[in-house]
Amino acid sequence: MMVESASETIRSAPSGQNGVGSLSGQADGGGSSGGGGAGAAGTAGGGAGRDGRDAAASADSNGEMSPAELLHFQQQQALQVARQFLLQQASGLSSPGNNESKQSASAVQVPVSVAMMSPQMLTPQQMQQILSPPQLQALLQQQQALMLQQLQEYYKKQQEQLHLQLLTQQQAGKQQPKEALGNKQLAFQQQLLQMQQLQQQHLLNLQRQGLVSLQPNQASGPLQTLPQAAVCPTDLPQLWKGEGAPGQPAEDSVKQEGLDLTGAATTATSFAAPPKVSPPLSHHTLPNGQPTVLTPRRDSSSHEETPGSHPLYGHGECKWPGCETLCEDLGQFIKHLNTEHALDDRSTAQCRVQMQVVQQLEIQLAKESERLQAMMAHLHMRPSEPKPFSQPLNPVPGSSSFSKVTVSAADSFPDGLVHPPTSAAAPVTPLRPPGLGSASLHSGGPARRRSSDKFCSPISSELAQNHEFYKNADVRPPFTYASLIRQAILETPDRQLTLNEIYNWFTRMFAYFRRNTATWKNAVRHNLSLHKCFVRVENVKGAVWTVDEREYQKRRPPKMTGSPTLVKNMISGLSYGALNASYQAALAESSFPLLNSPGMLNPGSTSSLLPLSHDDVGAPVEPLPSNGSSSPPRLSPPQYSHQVQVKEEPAEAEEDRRPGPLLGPPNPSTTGPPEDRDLEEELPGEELS
DNA sequence: CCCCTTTTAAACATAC
DNA sequence: GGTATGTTTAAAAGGG
Repeated sequence: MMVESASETIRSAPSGQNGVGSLSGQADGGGSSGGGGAGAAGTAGGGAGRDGRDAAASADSNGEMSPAELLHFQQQQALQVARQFLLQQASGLSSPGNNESKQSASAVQVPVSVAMMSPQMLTPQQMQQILSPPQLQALLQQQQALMLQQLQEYYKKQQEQLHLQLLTQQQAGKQQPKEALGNKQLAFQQQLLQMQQLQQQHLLNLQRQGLVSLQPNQASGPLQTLPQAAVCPTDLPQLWKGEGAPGQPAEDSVKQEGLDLTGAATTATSFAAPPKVSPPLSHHTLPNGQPTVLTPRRDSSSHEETPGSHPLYGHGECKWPGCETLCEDLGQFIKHLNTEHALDDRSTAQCRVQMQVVQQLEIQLAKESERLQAMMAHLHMRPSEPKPFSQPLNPVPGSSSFSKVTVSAADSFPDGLVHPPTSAAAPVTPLRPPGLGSASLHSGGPARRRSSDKFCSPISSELAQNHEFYKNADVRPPFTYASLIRQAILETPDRQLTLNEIYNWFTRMFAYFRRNTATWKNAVRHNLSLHKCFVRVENVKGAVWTVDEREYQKRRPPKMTGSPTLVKNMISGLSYGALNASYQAALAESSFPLLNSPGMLNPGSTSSLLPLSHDDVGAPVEPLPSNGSSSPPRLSPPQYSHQVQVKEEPAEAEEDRRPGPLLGPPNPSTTGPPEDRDLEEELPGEELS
């Protein structure tokens, strides 16, 4: 123990070792930290439940709520979010003033438009773990649509009010000079107009968020621009807070009739027509622009009790979109289902949304498949190759599949009926979009799943492929912190980042990391300190982190030689690995280096696309550090990762440099173009075929 | 069952 | 004193 810490301190020169003694002492006292005491202390303490433990805790609290309260709470959540949106929207259009004052640490300024993009916040964490990225995305879309609907309701009411006022004014105006009347009318109309604009804006935003666009990010997009796309992590958590905190809701909801869907729901029983989509409000088609005409009604079949399980019930909680209510057993769940997801406006709407989601997914799938096909064709890929991840569902892309999609969508609801749980659950299964390799998620556990690393599956590839997805979807990326950090660092020209910059990268690249900041930031720091592969370099103005590629590779597990599953992964991975190449190439253009596995495999290809300094490029490729020093190639080997150009790095660098033995593959990362790299990475698989 | 890796939480140190 | 940044421990969970 002592020894180890000693060796560790080598790296952390300045700070010196802290009170080891005190820590151990604390350990003694701690005993079972798990539940009680621990929670109180930390910075993270209060907020919404996230993982297992917290969830369990909240479960308790939930258990004490009456059904009515639960219902209320749930509604509250929706309202809160919707309200927040409106707020943001308003502030975005008028004055960037208000917002939360609680701006957290990282001072990231972000365009309002971007800041507004995260309705996904509602997405239940659980679902993330259960569903695959595409499915999750679908869900997210669903949430968005839901919110959209709520907003519509709200807007509608607002408009009605305005009209009302207008009327009153008109009547009152009879006694007033015409001019005045005219003015007022004008004002109202303007207000109205504004209202509509607001709404349209919002819709646009929603669409922009990915409901519609998932294009591969048109090549051009210099890194510099990326940061701008960053999403402000600051106000988002706020949303969550508001949502998660059952503290203040009650009174709010009372005021919120505007958004209160349940209010309308009471009358739902009688309505058989599709939920009026508030005609006055620019009739916007749903995200995908599909003119859906679906009649809700009679989805009472919603709960067909299955003996032991229910498609909407899992992991002890209700999986109804947007609802995470915990239910101890199926019985309770059924009850819950009946009370909270009964036939009403909201449920109906949600069902329709779900349908949209499915449709959208299918369309998306078709598109992606098509693209894949084209890409493969372009790359002259032999069809014989490990079949391009044959989709269980729609194997072939092309227009035909597209039409098929529509058909299938129609099929699902021939009569316009909605079969909520079942229909939703059934079709989902096999869906898996091209980009998402098997590496994605099939986990199940709370937060334990790290694929990429394991299978060598290039994080950059998957990241590249699902870049947009992760950026917008509140989904936990299937990569370890270490690999993510590394990726972040390698993506920069200098291959060095400050802690804060790493944070920013995380928030920029993953919607998921726009919340729970305390948690993951801690994890990031922890990882930086823990792994030898991350080297801290003291810079003139602070410190930056770099990657010691050799270390990183070193620590990679022996890997897959036997496991059939792994092999399988490889194969499937391979198929799109090549594709990734092109994809990455495209991304690379947008200064998206995505370096991954450094030269290890291919000392040959050296064509850095990075503006690396010569010393970097020049460095010989020495795959393995081996015992190091086989031949101190040249000066400047050490860091090949850091210091690569830790410009203006004071003498201190020497210290770091010390890893004398570490001289290795100089800048492996800079060698070959992404394409090569990827292919290489997938190499093993290729051999298989 | 043991070992290893990750993730999370938390305590503590330091610098600003 | 508060925050940001680093280091360490420790426990839990998943996988081999």
